[in-house]
Amino acid sequence: MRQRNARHEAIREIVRSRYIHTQRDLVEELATRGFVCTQATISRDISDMGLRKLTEGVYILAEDVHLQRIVSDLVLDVVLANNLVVVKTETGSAQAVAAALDAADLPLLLGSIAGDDTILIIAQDEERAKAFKAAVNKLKVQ
Amino acid sequence: MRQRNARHEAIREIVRSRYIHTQRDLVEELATRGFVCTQATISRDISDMGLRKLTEGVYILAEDVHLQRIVSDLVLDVVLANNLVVVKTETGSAQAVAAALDAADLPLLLGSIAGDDTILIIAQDEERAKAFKAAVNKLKVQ
DNA sequence: CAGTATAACGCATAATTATAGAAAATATAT
DNA sequence: ATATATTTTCTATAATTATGCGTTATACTG
Repeated sequence: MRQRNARHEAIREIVRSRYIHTQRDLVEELATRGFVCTQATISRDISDMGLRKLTEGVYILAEDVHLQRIVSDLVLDVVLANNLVVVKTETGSAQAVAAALDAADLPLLLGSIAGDDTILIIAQDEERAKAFKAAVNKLKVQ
Repeated sequence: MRQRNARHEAIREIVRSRYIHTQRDLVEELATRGFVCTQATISRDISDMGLRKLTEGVYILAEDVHLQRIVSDLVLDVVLANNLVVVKTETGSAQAVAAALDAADLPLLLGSIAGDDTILIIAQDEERAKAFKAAVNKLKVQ
């Protein structure tokens, strides 16, 4: 019964790393990590942790809802140029998106400059720029 | 069976005017308007019309999702001064919110000016300013 | 330590939503 | 009109999620 905290931690890690559509998915994923429990327990965990199921049918951490919505609603495209990432947004939205990205702990970026509909992000190297692009695209559910 | 189009129209009107949490709610609301059908039919209507159920548990028209999310995520407060409406937003988000409000057909505003975290909206008169404030607040689910 | 309170859990089942399949209504073709 | 095809609907049921209740584990008190 002292599983609970560790299980919650595992759930956080799971929903961030893959798309979980149903509570049964989560039961199975947890089982592979040694956390055996029923759907009823997961239902309560989800309630306790404040997990949300997006309109797109995927569970997400409460703290990620804001960033996910901003990105889904306002980001149009993400392109790379070596270690630079260029994010195109809806007109007038670049500042809002940049603020949300900065506030998130995507620990990959050195800094960013936001104009009207474009954000320029400087990453340490090309690899991290790619990782950042992938992270943003993962947020664009729908 | 020629009910379908009229029923869809009624559904649009209902979900815009009140908070519908379940399909059974909608069945009952439709019944009071003379549209008798089962939950199964509503499930298909919702699918056909592209209605979404927000993470907050309320159904919404597909075309309202964007505006609703923008307002829920970025608008902090709405205050009145006679026929003026001042909308406070997250830092850097005023342009994005103003664009979304302009694009929506809330036919109440004469014009708007957006700064960094503030939008000033000029309405024809105090009554319409109040109506506009109410409309924006209704979009702020939760 | 025993006794009691609280928290976590599973089982069974309720509540909500989706769908397969048949029937009825409507449209189209002959 | 009659026959055929398509659309809309309902019934029944599956799939998913939530919850009442009893049980067990853990914490707390004296």
